Amino acid sequence: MSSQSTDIKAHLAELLRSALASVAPGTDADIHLERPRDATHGDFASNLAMQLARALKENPRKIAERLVHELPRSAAVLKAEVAGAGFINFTVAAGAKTAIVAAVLAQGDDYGRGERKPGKLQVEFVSANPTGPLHVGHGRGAAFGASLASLLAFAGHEVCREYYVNDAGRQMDILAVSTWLRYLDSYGEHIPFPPNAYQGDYVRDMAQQVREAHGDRYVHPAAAVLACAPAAPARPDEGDYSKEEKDQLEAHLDGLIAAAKDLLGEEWHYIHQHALSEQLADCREDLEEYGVHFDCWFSERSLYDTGMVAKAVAELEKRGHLYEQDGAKWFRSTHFGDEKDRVVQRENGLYTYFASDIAYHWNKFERGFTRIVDIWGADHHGYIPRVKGALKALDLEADALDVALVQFVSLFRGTEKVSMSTRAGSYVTLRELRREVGNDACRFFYLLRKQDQSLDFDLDLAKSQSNDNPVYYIQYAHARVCSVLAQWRNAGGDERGLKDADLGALVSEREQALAAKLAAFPELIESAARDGAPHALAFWLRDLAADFHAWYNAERLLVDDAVLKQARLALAVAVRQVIRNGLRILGVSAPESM
RNA sequence: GCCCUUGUAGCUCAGUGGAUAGAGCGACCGCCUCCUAAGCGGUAGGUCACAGGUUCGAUUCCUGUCUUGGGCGCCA
Repeated sequence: MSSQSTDIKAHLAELLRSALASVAPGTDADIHLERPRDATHGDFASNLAMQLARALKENPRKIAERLVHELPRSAAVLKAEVAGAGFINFTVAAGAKTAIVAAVLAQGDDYGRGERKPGKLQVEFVSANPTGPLHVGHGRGAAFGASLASLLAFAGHEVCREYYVNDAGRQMDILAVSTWLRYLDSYGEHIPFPPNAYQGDYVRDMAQQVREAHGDRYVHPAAAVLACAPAAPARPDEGDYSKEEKDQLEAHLDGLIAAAKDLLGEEWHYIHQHALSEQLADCREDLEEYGVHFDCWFSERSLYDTGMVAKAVAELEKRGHLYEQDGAKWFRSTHFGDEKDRVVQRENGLYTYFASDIAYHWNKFERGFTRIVDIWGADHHGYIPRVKGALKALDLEADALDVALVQFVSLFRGTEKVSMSTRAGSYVTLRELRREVGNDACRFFYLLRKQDQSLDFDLDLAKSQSNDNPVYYIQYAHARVCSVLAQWRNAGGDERGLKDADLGALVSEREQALAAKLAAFPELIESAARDGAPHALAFWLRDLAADFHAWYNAERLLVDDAVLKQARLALAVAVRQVIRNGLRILGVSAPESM
């Protein structure tokens, strides 16, 4: 295909550049061409004359007229006229517009794919603590992250999808001790279950598994366990605790963990590991079912095991960015724009989560990633300056790190807000949600809201209106094309012949508009990838489906006129292809029938 | 208090330094003897929170006020 016939936009820019050289030699300007919303403004519009008005000290309309006068002739341009305050509106020849259909058919699954871009990019997302089932908040991060990664890959980047497994911290200890307490309870060694331990039934399931596999091997008397831990507050289960009581609860839980480690010795690791691998496996299976795949599951613990955390702290110290106060080691992050300094090593000698995160990000650079996208919950936004600060302190390219914040999902059942607490186990899991509304509707629903805006997810609505979810509107367009093609094939039609269709037969306004829409797909991919905005693709696909449905209702595809039929089917197949390419990025299926 | 975020149609939300600001839902009126009506066409509905500023041009950028939500631990 000739680039002149399919890349109309670049062609027009060339024409304008040439005219500019005649009208104002030596003047430099960015040539912008946009697709006007209003069809009466032509197919493309340029504001070049307005941009030049200031430099040339002349009326924009006058400049526009001279530019139009100097435009080289082109078969692709039907009309170039001055409008409004000084726009130059181009109307493109029909043939130049519909040529895109052949290009779509030729490129198939690759239509819209961007040119290979240099560098290695990592997208890290979900990274939920493996302490229980994923919930609807994680579902949003997963839908956004997976779509963003696919979008970036389709736009031409080399992308690695990574899940950071927080297998080293206190939360994991709490999960392990929760499991152990349930296990002890099943042997009659009853210890009041702390309200700040993990409450979910899956903890009992794991306890049962341990029991089945190893019997009473890990049993210790309840009295011995409690003897090691500071007492819990007097009222174990009654609503709002005061600050002091909360502190008391945490101290009690830490005491139980210490007791477990002490009494179990090496066997503590078995409980810990069992809980970890169970939850991680569950999480992985959940995400795979959801269509969310990771290339790398990176262990936080490995950063400790390889000495990377100690090395990172030592390096910061060597560079003079640490100081000691109150027995702890502090990173002077205020030197790098943070609002206060941060502890990297506590008074008790343990590293903070921040310390391992510094090591983790250092490691990302060591692995050769030239751009790193972290997708975090919005509550971590205050965390960005300190991580970037640490990177700067280590002389790493802090600007190579982009953090995309995913805002909270508030769950509603009707007008009633569903309270969510991970530890209390009172939350709706991603699995339940997927089962209720389906994977496709679920993933698409999440993408209908920009990720940095909070989202109200009404379960009743999602369920009752699942058939009204816009995803079906798009899938329906796809299925409709498939259905027509099936009938045509039954009548002896052959899809392979469509690439030779005479596209000149596509003369109606709707057909021209559809072709123009298809031509804009690569630009949309490019801009959505640049902006990190998969939702833009979701909205665009809905628009494309709308254009298709309108056309489908206005014109019959399987007409008697063989030439026209071929051309229309070719256009329909091109639409189907673009819908397919778009939905694949969003992780949504493109069904042949509905 | 400081930092971030939000305000656009009755509701839920897109969008843009440019021309007459859009969609879905809801409301109302129409369209299947015809390729899938999970669809289409039409009507009604707006001071783009408010006030200044920058600009040829501001709903978009800047400042202030009001407003929505979040964050400010030797938690992770």
